Amino acid sequence: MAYRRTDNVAARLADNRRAILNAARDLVSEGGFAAAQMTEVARKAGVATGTLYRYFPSKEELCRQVFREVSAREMNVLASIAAGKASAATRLTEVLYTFAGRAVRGRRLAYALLAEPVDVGLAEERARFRRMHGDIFAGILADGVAAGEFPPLDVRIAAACIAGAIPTALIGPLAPESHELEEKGERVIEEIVRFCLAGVEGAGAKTIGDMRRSA
Amino acid sequence: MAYRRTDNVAARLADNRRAILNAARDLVSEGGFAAAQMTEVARKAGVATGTLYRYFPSKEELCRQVFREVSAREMNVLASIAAGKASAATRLTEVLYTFAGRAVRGRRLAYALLAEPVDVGLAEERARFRRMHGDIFAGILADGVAAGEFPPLDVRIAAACIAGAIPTALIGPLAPESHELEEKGERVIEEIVRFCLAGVEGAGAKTIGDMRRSA
DNA sequence: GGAGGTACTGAACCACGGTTCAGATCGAAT
DNA sequence: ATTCGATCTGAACCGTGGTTCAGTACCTCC
Repeated sequence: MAYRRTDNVAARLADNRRAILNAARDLVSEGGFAAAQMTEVARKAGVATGTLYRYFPSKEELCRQVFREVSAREMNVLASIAAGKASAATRLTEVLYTFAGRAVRGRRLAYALLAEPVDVGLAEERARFRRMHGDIFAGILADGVAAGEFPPLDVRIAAACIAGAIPTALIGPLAPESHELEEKGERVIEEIVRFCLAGVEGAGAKTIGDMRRSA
Repeated sequence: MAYRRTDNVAARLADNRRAILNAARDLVSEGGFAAAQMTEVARKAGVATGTLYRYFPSKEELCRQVFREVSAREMNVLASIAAGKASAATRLTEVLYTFAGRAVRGRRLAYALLAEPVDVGLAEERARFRRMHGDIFAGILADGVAAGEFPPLDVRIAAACIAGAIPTALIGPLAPESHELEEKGERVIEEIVRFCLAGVEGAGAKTIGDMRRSA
């Protein structure tokens, strides 16, 4: 009488779900989220349009899921560096190089995650992503301050500055068409990292506010 | 026989154009570009929907125009500081404080210009806006390097870092609902400026790339 | 004042792309 | 083999909001 969900079927369902997510992910990493239209995703996943809605309640939810999976991979890479036991300065340097380097090597995907115009739902997801970057940076900074490696500073704000500086400085070069980075990529990355490290380490002077107030 | 466009009429046309732009601008500074729907703009400007299309070929063009006008005002403020004859360090400090300060005081508008999710057309305009910021920062930095006030650095990249760090660090607080900044605004701004100045001034060490290569 | 052109109106139109759903298909249980 | 629910299909549907355009009012000039 009743109907039991066989392992076989369960597996096929899982496969479908994966196929859909993979199709969406592939489209995104080729043409950004703009290219992830439901019809296209379905075609590429080898299912009918309607089927998508048996696995995801809406396009927004599907895209969010893709965003989370892709960004989680990035975050894990950074998090494992951050969790290492090298000095804070070393870990920070490593994290910055890795962040920037991966963005450059995966231009298209990085553009989709960081800069492509997206609708509010994804913008929310992107904000979360940025916040996670901030958390990682802030963690390292806090270690460094505690260990006396860095001068005292507001780690949350400094972390946010870093999280903003890197993508923006890469964006021109990050744009989907630009091949600029293939040549001077390393050069650019080094300069960006340099700026961020200096921003952290040169926190000594309390003179700025004063300088200004007396201006 | 022929028809001549009287001064009277010309004035009325100009008035209409202004009324439309003003209506759009007001809507944007209240609810972001999302709130600038053609029907609303027309209503607020006191004209019919169709009339909008006698003055602007499309919504995109209208919005771009609004964006340009609003951002031009900001740019002028910064540009006039940058053109001053104080030391580069002073001018940079002034510009950063002004940029961040104005963003904080005009939260909603700043959000629309810098962070609100928008479609590709406006994103393009926003990129231009960022680039102009970069140009201003870069100009000051170049002066400073030439004068020996700052260590040698790639001014374009450093400028891009600054242009990215400020908005991102303000964004959480900049979000339309957040009132966080009303209290700690000054505090946050000082820390951001500090970070950027340090990033510029602490450019001495050529050690970073080396440190990494030997890691 | 009327001829000939310009400007304005706003309801109807339309494109786009996400979403639905009645019917076909498939798998499990008997 | 048959039943029955779960799953899949894809063409049709629909909401949104920008855009159009036939009709009207308005100017200018003679």
